[in-house]
Amino acid sequence: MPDDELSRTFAALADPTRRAILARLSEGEATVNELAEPFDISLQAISKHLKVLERAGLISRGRDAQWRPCRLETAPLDAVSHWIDRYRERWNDRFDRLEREIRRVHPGKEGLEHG
Amino acid sequence: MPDDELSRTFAALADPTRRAILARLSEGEATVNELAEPFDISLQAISKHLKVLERAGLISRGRDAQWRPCRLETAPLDAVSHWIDRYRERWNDRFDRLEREIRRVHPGKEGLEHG
DNA sequence: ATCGTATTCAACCTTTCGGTTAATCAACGG
DNA sequence: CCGTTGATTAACCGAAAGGTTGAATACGAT
Repeated sequence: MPDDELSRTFAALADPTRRAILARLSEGEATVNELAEPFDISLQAISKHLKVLERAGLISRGRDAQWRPCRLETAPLDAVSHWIDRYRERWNDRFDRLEREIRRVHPGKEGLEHG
Repeated sequence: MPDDELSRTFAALADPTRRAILARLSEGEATVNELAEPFDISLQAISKHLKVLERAGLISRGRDAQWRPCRLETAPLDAVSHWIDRYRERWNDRFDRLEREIRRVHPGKEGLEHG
C-alpha cells in the first residue's frame, strides 16, 4: 500500500465492511461497539478497520469517558470527487478533439455515436 | 479483496501506477509497451496492472495485429461518483436535521458553523 | 481498591498484492 | 519456415491485508 493521500483513501474504500461503517456514520456519530454490532467479525477487527479509515482521514474520533465516538470526515471524499472530475474532463476533451478531427476529414458527417 | 463491483473499482484505483496508466489513457488509446514506457517496472508487472484495471471495468482492450490497445472506460468512475454523491447527500441531510434540532432547542440561534 | 465495560495492542495465521524472471503464445516480416 | 516483436502465463518471493485469540489499557461505577 503506497503512502500517498489518494491511495490511502481508495484503499480504505475498497472494503465493503469499511464502506458500511461509513454509511452508518453518515447517519451520525457512533461508538466502536455500535459500529461493530451489525457485523459477524470480532470487535478487534472493527477496531483495525477504524484505524484504516482514520489514517485515510475518512473519520475522526473524539473522547467521551471510555467511549471513542467516531464521526465521518468528508474531505477525502471531496478529493476523490475532484480527481474523478478532472479525469472526466480530460476524457471529454479527447472526444471533442476526436469529433473535430472526424468532421475535418469527413465534412459531411454531423455527429458521432459514442456508445 | 472482496468481489463486488465497487470494491474492485476502489482497489484498482488504490495504486499510483494504475492511476497513472488511467491518466495516460485519458489522453487516448495506447498499447501495453507505450503504457509501460514511463515506469521502472517490468512489462509483466504492467500487464498485471492492466488485468486488474480490466477486471474492474476501468479499461477495455482491442486487438490490432500483435498489439492490444487499451482504452479508458468511464462507467465504473461514474459509479464511484454516484456512490460518493449519495453519501454526501445523507451527510448533509444529517446536518440539516441537526441544525433544525439546535434551532428548536435554542430558538435564538441563527446558524451553525460546520468547519 | 476493585470490578465491569469499552477499546486497543500484540502475536499469530492465511491469503492476496505487487514485483521478479523464465517460458510461452500470437502475429507479422523476411 | 524462421526470427522478431508484443504481450501474456507460470512459478516464485517478500510484504501487507484482514482475520483470529489473548492480554493490556482507560475509564466509570460501586
